[in-house]
Amino acid sequence: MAKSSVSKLVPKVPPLPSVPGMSRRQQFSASTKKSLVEVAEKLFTEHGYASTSLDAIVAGAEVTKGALYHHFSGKQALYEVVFEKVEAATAQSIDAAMREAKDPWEQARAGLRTFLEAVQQPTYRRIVVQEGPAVLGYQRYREQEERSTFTVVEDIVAAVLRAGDRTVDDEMVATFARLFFGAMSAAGESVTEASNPEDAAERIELAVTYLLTGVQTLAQQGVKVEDMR
Amino acid sequence: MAKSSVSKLVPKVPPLPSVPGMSRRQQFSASTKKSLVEVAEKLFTEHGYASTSLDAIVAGAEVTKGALYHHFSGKQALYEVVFEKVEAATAQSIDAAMREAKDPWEQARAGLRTFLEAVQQPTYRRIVVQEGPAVLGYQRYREQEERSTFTVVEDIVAAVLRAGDRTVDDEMVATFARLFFGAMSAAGESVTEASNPEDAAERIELAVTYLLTGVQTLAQQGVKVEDMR
DNA sequence: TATTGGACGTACCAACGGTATGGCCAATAC
DNA sequence: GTATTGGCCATACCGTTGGTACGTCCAATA
Repeated sequence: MAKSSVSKLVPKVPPLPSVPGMSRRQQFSASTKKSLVEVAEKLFTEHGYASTSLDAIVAGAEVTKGALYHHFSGKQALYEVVFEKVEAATAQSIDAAMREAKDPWEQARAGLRTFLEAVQQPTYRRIVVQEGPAVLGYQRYREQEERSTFTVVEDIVAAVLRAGDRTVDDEMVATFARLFFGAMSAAGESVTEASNPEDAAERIELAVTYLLTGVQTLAQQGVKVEDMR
Repeated sequence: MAKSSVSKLVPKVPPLPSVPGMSRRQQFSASTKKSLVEVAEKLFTEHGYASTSLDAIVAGAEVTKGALYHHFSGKQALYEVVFEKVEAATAQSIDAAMREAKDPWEQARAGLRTFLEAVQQPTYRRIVVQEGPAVLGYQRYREQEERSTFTVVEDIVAAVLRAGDRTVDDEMVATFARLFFGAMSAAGESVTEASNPEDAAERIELAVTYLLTGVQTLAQQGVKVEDMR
C-alpha cells in the first residue's frame, strides 16, 4: 500500500519564466529555494521561530527535508536568510523615502517616519525586532543590522547632530544612533499593541521630533555634548 | 541491577534554618522550589532559554521532572517566575539608588545610571532584555515590565518632563518613557559588547544627559510638545 | 554513450517537553 | 495510638522535532 505519488519528478509549478543565464536545472533549484524562504518567512511571522516546525515549512513549500537541508545548513540558517531578506527590504524602503526629500531635516523626518511604519509591519516586527536577537544571538543580530537598517538610522542622526555641533566624533554619533534605534524599535511594539495605533504613532513622532528639536536647539546655542560632564 | 539509591528521602541539604510559620513539609517544598528557580536562573542566563533543557535544570537542582511539574505548569511558567524575580530585584535597586538623591534632576541621573548598570548584568540582559519578549511574548513581557522597572523609568521621565512643561498628559509621558526605556535597553547591549565597556557607558550617559537637557531647555523656553505638529 | 554530481526524497535517530501514574510520608482527625 | 488523607515527588513513557545517513534520479558534460 501507500504510494499515492503518481507523478513524482514532474515539477508542480513552472518556475520563473526561463531566466536566460541559468540552466533548467538551476532554475528549478532556485525555485525551490525561493519557495522555502517565502514559506518560512510567512510561518515565522505568524507563529514565531520556536513554534514553526521544519515539517510545516517543507509541507508548505511542497518539498521534503532533504531539499531544505540541501539548501540550508539548518533551521537557524534558514531563519538568517529570511532575516537578511526582510532587513534589506526595510532598509531599501527607508532609503527610498529619504531620497525624495532634499532638506536634511525633512530627510530625517521622512526616514524616521518610514522606519516607524516598517517597525509596525508584522514581518519586520516579529522576525527582526522581537525574535531576531534571541534567535540569532545579539552578536550576529548586530552584525546584520549594522550593514543595513542601523546604518540608515545612523546617517540620519549624524546629519541632525552635525548640523549644529561639528565636534561630535563618530563614536558619539554611533552612540546617539544606538539610542534612537532602540527607542524606535521599542516604539514600534508599543504602537502596534496600542488600542489606537494611529494616535500612538503620531505621539511617537511628536516625541521624537521634540527630542531632535531639543538636540538642535542645544547645538545652535553652542552647547556641546562634551559639556555634559 | 539498577537501584543505586541508598537513602532516598533523606533531604540532602537542611533547608532554611526552620522558618517559624512553616511546617517541616512546607519548608522542604519551598526549598526545592527555590532551588529550581535558582538553577533555572543560572542556566537560562548562561545558555539561553531554548538551549536549557528541563533535564539539566532538574539535575542541577537534584530533583526530578515530577518535582518541577508539581511546582510549575511547564518550562515557560518557570521562566516567567525567574523573569519576575530578576525584574523585581532590578526595580528595587533602581528605586534604592534614587532615594539617596533629593534633587529631582539628580534623582533622574542616579536612576538612569543605575538602570544602565543593571542592563549590563548578564542575568538581566539575557532573561529580560534579550529573550524576554521572544519567550513570554510581547504582551506578557509588557505586562510584567509595567509593574516594575518600566514604571520606575516612567516616573523619572515624568519628573524631568513636567519640570518645565506641565501641559504634557499622561499618554505623552508614557510615550517618552517608552522611548527612553527602549533606548536604554539597546544601550545596555551595546555597552556590554563594546571593546571598552566603561567608555561606552560614559558616552551613553553623556548622550542621554544631552537629550534630557535638550528637553529641559525646550520646556524652559515654553516650547510644548504639541508645538511639534 | 558513459559518467559525474547536483538536487532532492526516504527512513531513521536522539533529544526534548510534557503526561500519566504510583509511592511515600507528614499532617490531621479520631 | 491508629487510620486516613493529600501534598510532594519519582519513574516510566509518549509525541514531536531538529538533524543525519543514505539512496535515487536525471541533467549536464565529456
